[in-house]
This record gives sequence, structure tokens and C-alpha cells, in this order.
Amino acid sequence: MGTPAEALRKLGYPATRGRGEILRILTESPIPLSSKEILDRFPPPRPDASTVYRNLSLLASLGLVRSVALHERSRRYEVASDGAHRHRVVCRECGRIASFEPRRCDLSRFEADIRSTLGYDVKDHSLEFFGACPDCRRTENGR
Amino acid sequence: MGTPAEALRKLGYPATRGRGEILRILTESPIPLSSKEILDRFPPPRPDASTVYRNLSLLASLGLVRSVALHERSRRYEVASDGAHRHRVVCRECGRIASFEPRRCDLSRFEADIRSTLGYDVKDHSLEFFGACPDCRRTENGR
DNA sequence: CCTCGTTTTGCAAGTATATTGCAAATGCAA
DNA sequence: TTGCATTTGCAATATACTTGCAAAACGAGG
Ligand SMILES: [Mn+2]
Ligand SMILES: [Mn+2]
Ligand SMILES: [Zn+2]
Ligand SMILES: [Zn+2]
Repeated sequence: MGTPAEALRKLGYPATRGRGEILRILTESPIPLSSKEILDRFPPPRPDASTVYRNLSLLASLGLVRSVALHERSRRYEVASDGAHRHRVVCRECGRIASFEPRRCDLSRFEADIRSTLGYDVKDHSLEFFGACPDCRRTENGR
Repeated sequence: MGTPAEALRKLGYPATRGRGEILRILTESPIPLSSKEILDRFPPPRPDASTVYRNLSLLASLGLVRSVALHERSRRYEVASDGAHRHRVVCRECGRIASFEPRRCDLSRFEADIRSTLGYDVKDHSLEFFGACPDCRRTENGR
């Protein structure tokens, strides 16, 4: 749907270098990244951390990126490619994260129930799985 | 399964007042609470915040409470009643949280796929819905 | 390509949440 | 009740994020 720069300008915001890089970095990552990880991947000159935070907030409010809540101290972010969404799998031992796009994700039963019993209009969801990654599984079994 | 105090002692940990209160407070709350909210509900004398953090970590490591990741600055906690688990619904406008116990939660299809394509052994999951609560919906429509 | 008003950025300071060392207080088994 | 292991309060520290402000970058218009 056009370059990131176009998307931004269409929404009325200058397409600065920092914003372009954040979108590129997130697009290239198979898993959601923290603001620190994003900063670490910036080609020099690196922006200030506050700039990254400000831009992540802006991009999230515009719907171009999405924040992901794993059970960590810091927030993570991923690109919000139109329509598509992802689920994550986190290893409880080593923290390794995997991310996948569900073939089909039918939670409409849940959403209907929520609508009728709680009155919320559900627009979105977030589904994470926790367990043991291949490496940690091997270690656990072998003991 | 006995009182919280018994559960703790059975696991080899002293059942201090703070631990009992945390479990009681979380049991009485319909939604997961942050450490600050827990502290605010403590009958005097209130423990130090660090004590609450330490106890939440302990209780979580023992499987008596579970941490919940909504997209917030702070972690939330709920009691981990054996087997049962809960899902949450969060209002994107006002932050209001609802929590419910799913009638049946069959994500085994997902878990099988994850097993075969990513190699993770899934033990647990966390499912959150985001949208508009009844109050905020009314406001939005009326504009 | 230059000019100028607007928006963003870097920097420093501030806030909120969570973690840790240590000595005093508490829990609990004997 | 005593004694010892564990927990607690307190103060210091760490980390993630936020904010005010002046300088720099952006980009619409000329
Ligand atoms: Mn889904
Ligand atoms: Mn479930
Ligand atoms: Zn692992
Ligand atoms: Zn609301």
C-alpha cells in the first residue's frame, strides 16, 4: 500500500528519517522489538531514545505499528500490516519469542459472548502462547 | 485444597500476614490488580511496596498467582485457581477492564500447529480482547 | 533553490515501576 | 519459650518511559 513515507504524509505527518527507519526495522524483524532493540539497530547517527519513544507512540496512534504485551518489563512493537495480525509464542525458560500469522483466527464466538454478557464492542485481540522452546525442551528432558 | 496459609506452608514457605492478604485481595477482585492497587487495599499496617513485589514474585513462582500483561506500564496479578484461567476485555478509550472465565477454550488447533511448525511445547496461553466498553460506546455513537 | 512557519529532535530533568542490600522484626519448629 | 531461618522495612539503585525547551530539520509556497 505504498511506502511508509507516503503513508505518513498522507496522514499529514512529516516522514522523517527516524520514522522511516523504525518502520523498516520493524518490517525486517520476525519478532516484535522493544524500543531499546529498535535503537540498537539504527544505522548511525542514532536518534535519542526519547525520539524513538515519541515516534513509536505516533506510529501506534496512526495504526502503522502495534504494541505487543508479553510478560516483560518493556513494551514491544510490530508493524501493523493492514488486516493481518499475529500471535506469539514465548519460551518460559529462556524468553525466546516466535511469532506467526494465524491461518484463520475465529474468535467470533468469544466476541459474541463478550458483546452480550459484558457489553463491550470488541475490535481487536491479542493471543499469546507460553511454553518451552525446542532447545529448552531438549535440556529439560535430558536431565 | 485448603486455605492459602496451608498451601504456602505445604510448599515450605511461612504464611506471613502480607502473603495472606495479597491472596485474599486478589481473590476478592473481579479483575487483575497492579501492585499499587493491591497495596492500596491493604488494611493497616501497610507493608512496604518492596515486600508486596517480593511476595508477588514468590506467589507467582509457586503458581498461586499469575501475572497478566495488558498494554500498560505496570504488571497486573490475579489468583491462579487450579486449572481455571481467565480472559480479559480492555476498553481502548477509558482503560476499563473486564475479566471472564471462558466456557470452553479450545485452542488445541493452534497448539498443534505451533508444535509442528515452531517446535514449542505450549503449556499456557493468554488471550485479551480490546474494544469499547458500554459507556464509551454510548459516547462515541452520540457524537 | 531559497524563505519561513511548523514540526520534530536532542538533551537534560523528571516520573513511575520494580529490584536489591542490609539490619531489625517475625514466623515457626522444637 | 527459645533459637534460627526467613521475611520485612527502609534506603538506595535500576530501568522504562515522559516532558519542557531551544536548536535543527521539514516541506509548502514563492
Ligand atoms: Mn488472532
Ligand atoms: Mn483461554
Ligand atoms: Zn527456550
Ligand atoms: Zn471505556
